[in-house]
Amino acid sequence: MGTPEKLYIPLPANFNFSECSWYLDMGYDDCGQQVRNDSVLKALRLGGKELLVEVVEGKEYLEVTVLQGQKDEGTKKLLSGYIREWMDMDRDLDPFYALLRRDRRLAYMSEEYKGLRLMGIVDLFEALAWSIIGQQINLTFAFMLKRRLVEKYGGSIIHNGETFHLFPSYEALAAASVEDLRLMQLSRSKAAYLINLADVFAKGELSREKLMALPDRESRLQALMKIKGIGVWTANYCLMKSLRDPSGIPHGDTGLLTALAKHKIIKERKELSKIERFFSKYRGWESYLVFYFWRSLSVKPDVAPGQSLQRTAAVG
DNA sequence: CGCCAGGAGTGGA
DNA sequence: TCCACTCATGGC
Repeated sequence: MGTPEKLYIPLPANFNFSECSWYLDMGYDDCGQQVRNDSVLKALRLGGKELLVEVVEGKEYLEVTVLQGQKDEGTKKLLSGYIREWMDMDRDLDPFYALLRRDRRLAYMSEEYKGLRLMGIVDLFEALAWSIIGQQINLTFAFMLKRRLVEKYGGSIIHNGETFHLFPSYEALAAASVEDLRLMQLSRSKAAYLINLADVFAKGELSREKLMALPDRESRLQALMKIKGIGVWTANYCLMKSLRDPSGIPHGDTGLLTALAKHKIIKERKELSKIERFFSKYRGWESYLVFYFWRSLSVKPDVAPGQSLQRTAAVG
């Protein structure tokens, strides 16, 4: 009926919505959210209820509109928390930028990527499942696999004739068989990893709360790596993206290694001690630095008036 | 055709 | 502890 009520989240210093949107739409076919010119649409699950929200950048606030789903005060409060966590809005980036400026090779990042926040994956099961899907394959293929999985096992919300998907619940995936997932071109081992992971969640053996209750990062990593299919890379990736451990480094990440080489921090991809020494200068900001390194690998199309459009990959 | 992608498990030395 | 091998398939 009337105009939908909005939720207003104050913009912190060093928050750049279009930089953040870069990560949400890197040019791949990501069914996790829909990025438009000035807004991002996402279907999500909050306290067991499904919502479709639209996020727009205002002058002083991030404006969040519930397009579908409950709009009561309780939901809105949860939603505000969700958005702030998703976009990491409660962090002061000044100390990070001060560290970046100390290194001639990285100082440019504090200007060029100013306001870029570490876009997270709020749901731990989704973060783990997605990172298993993405192991050792190119992102185009990874997003395609995710879409197939989401379209078959995930929920969906239809709005104005468009379908918005939700990542499958662990209950739904726990009920799948390896053969089912093989049909989607997941490898046999990944299919088994995913189903087992879903089962572990369904049995209540693993949850965000249980992990956070552990005393430190090392014990959380060990708990994650006991699960088949979760190695050093995946465990740290999820610490970084879902648990928001500021020191999670997805060791072995091919993009990270490429970026380290490009910035002449390493010459070869296996100089582990050199990498360790380098990151030791960024205690407490390791995961942000990784994220900014990933950012450095893609050249965002420059839409400034009068300038030609540049894309990351050559076309044709 | 060969090599690399946001790796991880397994088995042998 | 440290390789070499295997898995899946798209992109280049």
